Amino acid sequence: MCILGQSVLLMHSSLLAYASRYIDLTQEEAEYFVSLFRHRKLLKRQFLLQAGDICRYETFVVNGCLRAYFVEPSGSFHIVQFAVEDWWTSDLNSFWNQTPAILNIDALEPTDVLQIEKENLDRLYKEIPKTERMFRMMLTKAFIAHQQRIIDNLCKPAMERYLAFLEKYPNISQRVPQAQIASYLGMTPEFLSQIRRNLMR
Amino acid sequence: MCILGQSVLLMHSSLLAYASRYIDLTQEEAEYFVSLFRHRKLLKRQFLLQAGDICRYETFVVNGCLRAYFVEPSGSFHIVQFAVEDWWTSDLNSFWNQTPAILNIDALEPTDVLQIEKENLDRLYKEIPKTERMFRMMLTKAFIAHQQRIIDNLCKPAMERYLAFLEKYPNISQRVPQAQIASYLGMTPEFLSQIRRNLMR
DNA sequence: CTTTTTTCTTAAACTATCTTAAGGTCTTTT
DNA sequence: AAAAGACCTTAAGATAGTTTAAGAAAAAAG
Repeated sequence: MCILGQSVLLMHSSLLAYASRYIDLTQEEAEYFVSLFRHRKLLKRQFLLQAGDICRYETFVVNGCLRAYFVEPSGSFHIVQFAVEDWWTSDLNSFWNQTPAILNIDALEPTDVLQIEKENLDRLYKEIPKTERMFRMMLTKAFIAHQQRIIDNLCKPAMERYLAFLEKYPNISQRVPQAQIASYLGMTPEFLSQIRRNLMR
Repeated sequence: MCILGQSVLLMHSSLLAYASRYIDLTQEEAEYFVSLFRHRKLLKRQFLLQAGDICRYETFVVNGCLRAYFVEPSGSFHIVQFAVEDWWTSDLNSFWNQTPAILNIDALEPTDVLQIEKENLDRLYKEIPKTERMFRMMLTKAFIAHQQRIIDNLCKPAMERYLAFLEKYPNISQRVPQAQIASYLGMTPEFLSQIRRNLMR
């Protein structure tokens, strides 16, 4: 039925497996839930969102790896988030207010995602109120993680931030080039390289 | 009826005014809503939460000013959030999982707050589902603000972070000692002082 | 298998920020 | 009014992190 990559059915089941961590859905609810998402396949380096555009979707990553990053006027850029399997990503501000995005999101690997539009998300909240609970819970977790990151950036020196990253995202640190990790951690790739050398002794 | 400070009735009305930005409540719902909160008065320097304790409440600030901060083993500390009128604060991770808090929260000025326990908040979501929408929206906004702060910390030098802070929180910057602001911005008070001198020219 | 491109490392000079230590101002307490 | 405590400023020396530039290694493309 489907030779290259996963079938859409399999994608839906990973989204439902994810949802089941937070809420219980009946067969019927589950079908409605996934029906509101559309599947999209991204090649390496393909954009999911470009700064200036309006972010129309909340995106669930089925497999692969995305990065969300911010480009400064000077041209230098900073990675705000990596998103691998079972993560959500978007420019939440842009999605929420339907205003131009400040983040770019593109694929570091070939990636499958499921996307839901704002109108459909609002519809979903209305039809199946407990889904709103799920999103509130997800957001709570994301908020806590962001807060921890702020604390780490404030008080940990570069080496400790790197070690914390390795521990927290072992899955990501092996798939993503070091320069990207350096950008996420707020340091230059050269300095990260030095840190790694020092760690080897 | 109440000579010193505001009456509890007035406090409730500022909470309801806040809620009305997000959702419409009937008279009856509004009464139930505020009935789940308890009022608390804090003296300057009094603790609302100490690291190690479990954060039992989500806290709404009616007036005054709180700070949430993280203390490192070395003894140095970092301010994670200021909370003035109409802000919410807590150690969300501790509140959510009912695990020991890592944040301290205390008052920089005499402060009035309204607090809701986790069980009551869950009850509230159940009784008046649209309140869950309100908290989801609040959380979304807070998440966006945190993300912006991460971006700023990653890419802006100290002076620009200070200027951005002044612009974003004019209300806070005039009430709070500079050393506290320096801590929030992730720099030493001495360095902030230098920045301010340079700005005067 | 060779070439090209991307990624990683090294090192020296440079810059932003921190540390320490001292003195000054303002506010609160006695 | 004097003393004490909190807060702010200044400046010199120390450190963490950046910049630049070059070469090595690895991965992708032909």
